Amino acid sequence: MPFPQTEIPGRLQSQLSERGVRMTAQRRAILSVIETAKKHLDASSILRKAQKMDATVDRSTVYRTLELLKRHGAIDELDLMHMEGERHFYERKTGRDHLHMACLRCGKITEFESELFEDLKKQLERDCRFHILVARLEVGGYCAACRK
Amino acid sequence: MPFPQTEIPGRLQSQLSERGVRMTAQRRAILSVIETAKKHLDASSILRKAQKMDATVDRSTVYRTLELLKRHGAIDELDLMHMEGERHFYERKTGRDHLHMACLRCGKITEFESELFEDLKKQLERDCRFHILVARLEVGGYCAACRK
DNA sequence: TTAAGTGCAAATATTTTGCTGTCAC
DNA sequence: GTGACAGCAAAATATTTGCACTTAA
Repeated sequence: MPFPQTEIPGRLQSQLSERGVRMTAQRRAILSVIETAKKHLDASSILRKAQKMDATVDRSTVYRTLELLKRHGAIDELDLMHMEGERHFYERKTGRDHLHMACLRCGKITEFESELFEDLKKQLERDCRFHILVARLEVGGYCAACRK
Repeated sequence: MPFPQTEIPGRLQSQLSERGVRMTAQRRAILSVIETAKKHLDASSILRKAQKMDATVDRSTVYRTLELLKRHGAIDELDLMHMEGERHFYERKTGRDHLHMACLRCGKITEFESELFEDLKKQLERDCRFHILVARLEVGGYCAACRK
């Protein structure tokens, strides 16, 4: 394994700086929140956490920064089956795509990497001649603990 | 092949009636719009079309009916990669799941059925012991015509 | 220096809800 | 007859935008 699974702190920030993205105190706070997140966060949670590091961070800056990160392919946007409201959730894009399973009973989100998912994407690229930039697979149902 | 691919008009309505769902003029209009849709429709489009059949249909009735249909597993809700705004799109649930490819350049939505997709779902049921109720795979990128 | 980024406030978009009257069964 | 459903209006939620001020490079 050439790289550790754990994220090097500040990695996201330097990755963007190298891309010529201007760095501000507000962006640093937002990036740090996303990088150190233990679970999927929505815009409001990101705002709340970012404001603890820099009280001046505004909601619109969060949205504008999320947009920027999506454009640069640095984060993925999820819906998590719209289990509660219509908000979106965000996560740092890592090397390999994974799918999300959302338990409609207990609300638990489970991530899963699968070679079949990779094969399926390859099939689309090949058979449909579709150039994939983002792939989002979300599944809703009952997790192992909640099913009868 | 025991069933034709084309939908029998009113099928959705009788399917729900059999389930004991009360039928109203407004629901009939909404169901008919969904059943005869040529492309993916959002709540506002469904409202507009339904009102042409029954002018009394209200926006909230559309939302309440969509909720009902989702609960009964009669429709699927899609985001289509949020290409324009945050609205949701709806489609009649057919026998087999399919994935959606959204071209980020021309906006075209392509549907695709894949045995690999079915295999992947089976893998989740088996390896993760997750009971799947809905599976949504959406891909964003460039379609065959738009890629270089 | 200056183009890009920010906060603020207001606008927009989408969906949900409370209430009262109506209708399907 | 009665419980489920409807319209209406208002609220709730989520996101975007215009503008004048600020700041990174």
